[in-house]
Amino acid sequence: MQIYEELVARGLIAQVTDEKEIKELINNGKAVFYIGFDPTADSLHVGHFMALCLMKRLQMAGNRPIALIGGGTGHIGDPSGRTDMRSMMTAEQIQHNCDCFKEQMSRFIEFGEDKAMMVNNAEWLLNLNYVELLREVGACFSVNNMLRAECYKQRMEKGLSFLEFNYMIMQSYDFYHLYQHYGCNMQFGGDDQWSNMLGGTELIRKKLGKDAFAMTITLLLNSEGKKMGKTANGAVWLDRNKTTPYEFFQYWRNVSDADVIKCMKMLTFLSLEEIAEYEKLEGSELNKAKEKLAYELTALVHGEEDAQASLESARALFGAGGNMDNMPTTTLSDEDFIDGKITLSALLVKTELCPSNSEAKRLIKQGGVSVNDAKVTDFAAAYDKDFFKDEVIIKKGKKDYHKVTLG
RNA sequence: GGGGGAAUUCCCGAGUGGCCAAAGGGGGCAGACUGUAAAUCUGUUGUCAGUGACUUCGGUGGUCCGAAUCCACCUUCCCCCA
Repeated sequence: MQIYEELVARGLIAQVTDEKEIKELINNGKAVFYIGFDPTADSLHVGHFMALCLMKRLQMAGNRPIALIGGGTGHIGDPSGRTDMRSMMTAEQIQHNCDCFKEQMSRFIEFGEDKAMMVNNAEWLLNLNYVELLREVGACFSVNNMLRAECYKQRMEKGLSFLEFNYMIMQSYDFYHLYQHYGCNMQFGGDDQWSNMLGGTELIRKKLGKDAFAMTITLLLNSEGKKMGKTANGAVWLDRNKTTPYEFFQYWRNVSDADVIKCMKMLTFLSLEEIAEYEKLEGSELNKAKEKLAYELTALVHGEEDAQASLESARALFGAGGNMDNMPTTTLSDEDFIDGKITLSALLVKTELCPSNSEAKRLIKQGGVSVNDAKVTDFAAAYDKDFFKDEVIIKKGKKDYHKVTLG
């Protein structure tokens, strides 16, 4: 099976401009392709991860990837898939985020001579001259067409600033620039980028009379049609300081039945044959697939060691035996004790299991807290120092465990 | 530039002088059931020394015994006309 067929089988391809040409190019390792990453935060998330995996897959098939960091486009803000305007970032923020991206990416993709390239569109976008650009590029765009583009349509109701309206032009210019300077003949991106990407192929055709291609990656949606990689607290980050390896592992361990196989296909490097085996599982057996998925992804992002540790912690908490060392831990000091005691609600706040005393109280009343495996419903419960001589395990709900020790 | 409208708690959205910490929905959290899944049902969802007090309804000032609600100014956004 060749790379293009594999991508199709994994369900990664959403739309292509010219299937025959693209298949030909990437199956023969003749593509120089780019994927853009706008520095909207100081860490990459799961959506980026998918794109990075795709880069890697194509690189293994002999194609040359270019990772484009949007140091320039970040100044504008992509309106695609948004109903409101992005808040503007300062130049310092953008620079900081770019640096973070750069570091994270180099852990996944090998950059260097004859390998992958990394470029930043700030290099060419920030110094553009407005009037020159209008004459050179602006003339190639039809406002009528742009307004018909899906990414702007959604915004016609809520309002779209001229700044954001120009995003498509900037992204198109990127492609045009990369085509001329690096022979980049293909662009990949999330499916929400489709119209922006077409803008680029169109521009290249109009300015240079050449064909360039675009292909979008299926957005990773769960069975309810929502974007995956998001939690109530925000995105699932690749940065271990923002999402710990254990949390990362748990996110994937908890995907719903309907989504496991899809995630395996789209996100892991497990062979399709192996995945087919997991696909046969049913009912509670699917937990094996979930465990595998979580392990594989954690290993890819954080390394085998963290993956193993997360796996063991999970087994320790939810099953029997195993290793408890990886549990989040809080160490108490003398100040935490008032009159030699600490209340359970204070403890819950201290461990950050609850944001406030009130919430801690509610939680306790509702029977959501266990201390050393015994449910506690008295919110006035207090413990003295001796109690913590051995490690104390606090459990919030079904899945949140926290270890407390003395300093 | 002219005219009209809007800003409410995590989100949407009701509330137009006291009965408002503020309806309803979504989401979140917890309980039951389970397989660390989904669905379903129940409870809960501003803070705190908790039968009470305090802070909150875009911002600042004002009227009033009392303001999310009335007035003035400001900020932001939307719509119509140019």
